[in-house]
Amino acid sequence: MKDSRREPAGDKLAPKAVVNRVCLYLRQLEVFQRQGETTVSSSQLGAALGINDAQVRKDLAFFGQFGYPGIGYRIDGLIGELRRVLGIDRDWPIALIGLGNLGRALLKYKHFRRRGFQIVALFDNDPHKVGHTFDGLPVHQIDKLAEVASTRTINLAVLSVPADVAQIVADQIVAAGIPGILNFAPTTLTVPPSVSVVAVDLSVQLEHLAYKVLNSQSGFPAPASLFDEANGR
Amino acid sequence: MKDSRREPAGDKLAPKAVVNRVCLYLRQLEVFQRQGETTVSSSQLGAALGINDAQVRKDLAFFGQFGYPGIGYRIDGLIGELRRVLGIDRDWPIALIGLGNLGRALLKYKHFRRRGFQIVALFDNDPHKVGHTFDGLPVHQIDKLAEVASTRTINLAVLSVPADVAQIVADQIVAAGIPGILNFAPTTLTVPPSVSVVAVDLSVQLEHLAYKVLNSQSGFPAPASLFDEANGR
DNA sequence: TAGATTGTTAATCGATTAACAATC
DNA sequence: TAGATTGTTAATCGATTAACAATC
Repeated sequence: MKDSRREPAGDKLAPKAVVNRVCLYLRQLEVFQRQGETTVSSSQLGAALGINDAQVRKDLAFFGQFGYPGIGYRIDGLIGELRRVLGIDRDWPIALIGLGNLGRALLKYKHFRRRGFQIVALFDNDPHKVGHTFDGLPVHQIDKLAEVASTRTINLAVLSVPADVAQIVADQIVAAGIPGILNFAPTTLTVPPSVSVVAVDLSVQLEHLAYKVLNSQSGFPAPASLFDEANGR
Repeated sequence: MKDSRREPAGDKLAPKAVVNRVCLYLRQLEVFQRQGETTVSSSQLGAALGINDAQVRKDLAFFGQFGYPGIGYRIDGLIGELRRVLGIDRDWPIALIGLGNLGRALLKYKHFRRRGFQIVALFDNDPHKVGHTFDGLPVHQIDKLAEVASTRTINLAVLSVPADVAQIVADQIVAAGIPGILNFAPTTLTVPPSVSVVAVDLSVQLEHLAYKVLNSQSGFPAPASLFDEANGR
């Protein structure tokens, strides 16, 4: 038996913001664990991430009673609980679709493997790539998705194809019965409600950063003329 | 003179969620533009992105009056306005720090260039890389950041180094006077308030996707035994 | 015990959606 | 004009923070 601490009554889906913060808590808890700590308080955990302590407690309480009044949270135990609630206490076999520069970098990205995410099949439509192997894995034509997915379990698809074919490939992913897509293509995908999508648009992130830099109260650009010159003003 | 439409009175910083959606509006407007459309309504724009039409109007109204009652928004004009408010109506010279698999993929990522983001200097501490060139750019030792940044304008840093050195390198970025960091290292950076940071943790995105798949109402996993077997239950 | 810290309620704050007069 | 659509106000909804009794 695991633990006598109570689980939450309802099974309501956690808000997006809560899930994202819980992923950060897990990341930070593993840092504390490596440092040899055994317990941590909500205020310590929050301070390391720039998050209010009440927010930390509320986020964690969404998934269960993991803390001990007067003591805090036992790090080993909390890591196990968060892995479980996030669903990364198991292996996630992944299809990587699109072996351009970004796709090949994701194939070698070590942090995925450490989290239980394992790329087990590669797909691309470039005839120079189909049939070859990357990191020991053969590259299949994308229209073989359903076929390959029927011979072995594939739970997630990482999509790093050009934007103009992303929807077509997404349709093939859906047809292959894969229930989750991590979309790096800079386009909005239309999928049935049974399929989950998380979108990562790297240009949007950089645009957001540019906005923040330009509108920070620090008065950027420092020499106000720098940008104006570039625009011929 | 640009346009007679009014600008907003206050200069309050737009909320994070608004900026992210505005980046998506811009992306979608460019799709409509390529399709030869000249005007678009808030409901058309929202429908393409899965966003409520009132939300679209409110987001855009945050930055000014760009629409025409009864007509909608003129696509060319709105694209220009949004580029201006986001600050991507100019060039953003970027330093790329960390030339591992992800860094090299980002160097070749074409969407950055199309948005005015231009990688102009490379940094890495691997002695096998320093002095060599990638895409025609020489690789500098990271401690040369301030020196290089003093010889040419660098407004943003893309940080793709291992997590255990990310804070040290961030300190060097700050010391070099670069006011914005796009952080791909899976760690929280501590920087002065004058420096803006946008964090992209690819593992967190995959974790979020796993959570959504596991908790979608569609009753995943389809054969409930698949994951249980893997856990020996 | 006294001090620390949780889980949770109440208060605050902010974001989303609905509704509609103004306007093309 | 009649129909369409904006910008904006008011209403709703949700998320964050403060406060504190319960508890170790």
